[in-house]
Amino acid sequence: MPEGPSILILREEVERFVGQKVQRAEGNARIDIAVLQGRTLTAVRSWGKQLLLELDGVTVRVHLLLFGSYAIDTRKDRPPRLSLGFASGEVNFYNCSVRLLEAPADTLYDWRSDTLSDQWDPALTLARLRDLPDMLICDAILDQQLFAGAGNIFKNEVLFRIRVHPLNTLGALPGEKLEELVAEVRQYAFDFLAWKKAHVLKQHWQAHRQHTCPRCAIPFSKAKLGRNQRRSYYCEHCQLRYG
DNA sequence: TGGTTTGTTGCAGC
DNA sequence: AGCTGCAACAAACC
Repeated sequence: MPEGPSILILREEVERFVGQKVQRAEGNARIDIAVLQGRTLTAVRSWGKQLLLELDGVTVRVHLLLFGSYAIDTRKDRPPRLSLGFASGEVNFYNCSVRLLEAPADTLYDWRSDTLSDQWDPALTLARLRDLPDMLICDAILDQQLFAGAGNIFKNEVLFRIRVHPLNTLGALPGEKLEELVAEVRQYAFDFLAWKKAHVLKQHWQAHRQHTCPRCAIPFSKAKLGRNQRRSYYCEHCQLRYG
């Protein structure tokens, strides 16, 4: 499920419960779930891959990680991590990380680095990238402090779009390539969102999980690269190395 | 069929 | 003390 645009879709679906009271709260999350009972859902926000449910001053953070899922007005055949029942329906979360924020969300999250936020700040992101010359570009795209909401699909698709090899360091890239990177992550976030809503995301993958380069038709390279050894799909011919 | 994976945390070991 | 690397989580998909 869980790159940023998928979480934005989830947020839009849960927003229909805003203004309603939690009539029933249960689940196996390791938080004090009883605290949520009777509170009104005042806002649903998101930062990157995190969903934030604001309930009368208490904020629940839901992160679907790699395997998490949810169901609205239906249930899955397993116990929910968190289930919230409202007058008009219910939302159920499974196999996810659930925590209560220790401080107001505005003090914990920098909305300027959320790739889907109205407050997205490309100039700030560019400045941050310039301060990290030794970081691999394949790691930079996955870094949530830089590009909140970007994930492995973003990484593969954006690097293919801007024709940059994943093993370049940020410092090796020409200035205009860094600018292109920032612009294309933002652009792909909205492409992803639109395609996901239309249920056509996968058919638009040009690199991720692909076997052949659509530009030059040679086989893609497939390797686990970078700090987290995440899978990369890339074209050794079309995606350039600098420096 | 079974290996892989849209991700992150926490902790052991150094 | 601060780092690194790996287990854990746990299920749909190809």
